[in-house]
Order: sequence, then structure tokens, then C-alpha cells
Amino acid sequence: MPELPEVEYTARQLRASVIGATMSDAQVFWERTIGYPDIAQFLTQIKGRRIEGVRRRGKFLLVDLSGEYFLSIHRRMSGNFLLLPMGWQIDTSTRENDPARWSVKGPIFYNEQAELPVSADSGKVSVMAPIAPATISLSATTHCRVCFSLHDGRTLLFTDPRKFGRIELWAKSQEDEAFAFMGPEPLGPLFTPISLTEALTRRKTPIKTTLLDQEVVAGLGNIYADEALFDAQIHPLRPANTLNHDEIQRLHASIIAVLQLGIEHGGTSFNDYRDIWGEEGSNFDHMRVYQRTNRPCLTCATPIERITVAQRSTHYCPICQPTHQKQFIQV
DNA sequence: ATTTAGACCTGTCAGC
DNA sequence: TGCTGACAGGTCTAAA
Repeated sequence: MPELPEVEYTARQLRASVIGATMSDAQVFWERTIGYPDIAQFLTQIKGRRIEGVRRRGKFLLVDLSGEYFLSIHRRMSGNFLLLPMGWQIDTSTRENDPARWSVKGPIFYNEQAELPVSADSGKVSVMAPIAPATISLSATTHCRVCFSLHDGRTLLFTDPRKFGRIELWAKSQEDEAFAFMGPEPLGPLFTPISLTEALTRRKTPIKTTLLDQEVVAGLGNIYADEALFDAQIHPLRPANTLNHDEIQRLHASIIAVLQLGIEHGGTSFNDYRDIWGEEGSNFDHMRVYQRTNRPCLTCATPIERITVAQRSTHYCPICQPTHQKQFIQV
């Protein structure tokens, strides 16, 4: 699922394309996606509200709405937003009971290369969209859980194969309380080597586990935690409170570096993640340890190892990321 | 007090 | 081909 870079990239894309649009209607195809309030209230409250801003807090996407409300969206493992151009809509008519096979329908456009009309079943064929800055991949439209209609004729789909994602509508006055548990934004001014030191000194859990804790730092997930630890040359099983000054300095810089690279590459796609035009991010091509088990380390050619830490698969180089003990013996 | 299974879900891929 | 098991960007709850 999306981690900080994927959510940030989506927030930037939406900010550039839907600010000022008004929500005219919404359809909910999987009720548990709406976490608060209940469906009836959610649908009533959302109608007629203007989108005034799009922000991110940790892995939450926040859509500011007129009347001092905001949508709080957590995509969990497989949630995505897809923005359909004017005139395009989700088509549930042919296979009502199988959201996995729903598609989008719209004005007929022609595939740039093949010059063939695009049909609802064409799957991975890309179509030239009338007002989108990129093409839209039809394959990304499956598993639609919530469909927002905008007054200007565009449609914003929330797709989520695994159904873990949640969308909530809250008054803005509730925001501070709702996010009080979360640690500092890693790309913001409050995340410093000192604040990281304070967060780590009290914890003896493995550093990998600690980095996944949203109270320590907001927005890190399994991909970027592994990548940051490799970049900082720290073994994932090192107890958090045993990192020395230099290691914390490195880790702080590495967290920022891998997240910024992820954003620059449009996020990491190895399965579900897509941007709002249905395109994959390219950051998977820049992974150094994640999902590279048994492949050579890009620094020392040693095969990357995979272990389980806190029930999450964890990838590291046994030479570049020595345990404390090994480091001690080598010296 | 912390670890750690289990739940929530569907899809994909490797191996038989 | 079809079945089975492992695994996938997350987080919460309950049992050990």
C-alpha cells in the first residue's frame, strides 16, 4: 500500500486538478470503506461541498471541503484514486456482481498507436483522454469502492481490491485530536536528529519495528523502512536504543533521502499502486533491498537476505548492514 | 509491558 | 488446467 511518497504524489496530483471542483454526488459500492459517519449521513453531508485543498498527514490523504469539513482517507494496502475525464463514468451494467471486472465508459477515443476504438473490455489498452494530461489505463479502474461525481462532469474513483482502505468525513475542529497520536512529518521541520534520538532512546524493539510505528515518525512503511536502513547501513534487528550518535544522524538523513526519491519517481508500484491517471510510479526500479531477496547487493554483491520482523518481510544486506556484534568483532 | 497470532480482503504467482 | 500455499505499500484487537 501506499506509503508517504505515494500519498504525497497523489495529493500533489489532486491539488493540481480538483481544487475548486464541487462534489455533486457519491456512490458507495463497499459500505465498510466509509468509516465515519454512517453511509446516509456521509452521502448527505458531502453533496454540494467544494474542494478547497488537498493535503497529506503521514499516510493519510486529507481533502479540505467547504463548510469546515475534510475527508480523511487511508488507503491501507491497495487503495487508489483515479480521476476520470469529463464524460467518463464507471460502468457496472455488464457484471453487476463482479466489481473486479467493472470498467469505465466514455466518449470513444482512439488508441494512439493502433487506432482502434476502445471497448469496455479492452483491459490494458490506454485511451487518449479529452482533458487529462496523460492517458488512462482501463485496467486500473477495477474494484471501484466509492465513486465521487464532480459538478464539472469529471468522476473521482476510489478503487481498492483488498477493501482495507477507509474514507471518513470529519469537521475541521476534530483534526488536531484525530492526528494527535502521530509523530513528526519526516519531511517537515520537527523531524530532526534530536527528535529521532528522543523517540529511539526509550525503545528496545528492533529498529525496523520502531520505524514502522507511526508515533515515532509519520508515513514510513515496509518499503521505505527497509530502504532507509540499508542507506544508513544499519541492521534491521538492532535494538532502537543501541544506535549511536552517528548512526542516528545517518538514519535521519537516509529516511529523508529515500522518501524524497520516492516522491520524485512518482511512488513505488510493484502491484496495485497507480497515480490518479492510472499510471505506475517508477520508484520500484530504484529499490536497493526491498523485494531483492537473493539478488546481489548493489554495493558489495552479497546476496540480499530476507527475514521476518514484526510479521513484515524485511530485506537487508548482511555485509553492508552488520549487527552490533559483528561490527564490534571487526574493529 | 511487550511480542505475536489473527482479522480484515482479494489477487497473483510458484510449484505440484 | 487446476489446486494449494505463500505472499503483498497497513493497522487494530485479543491472547500469550
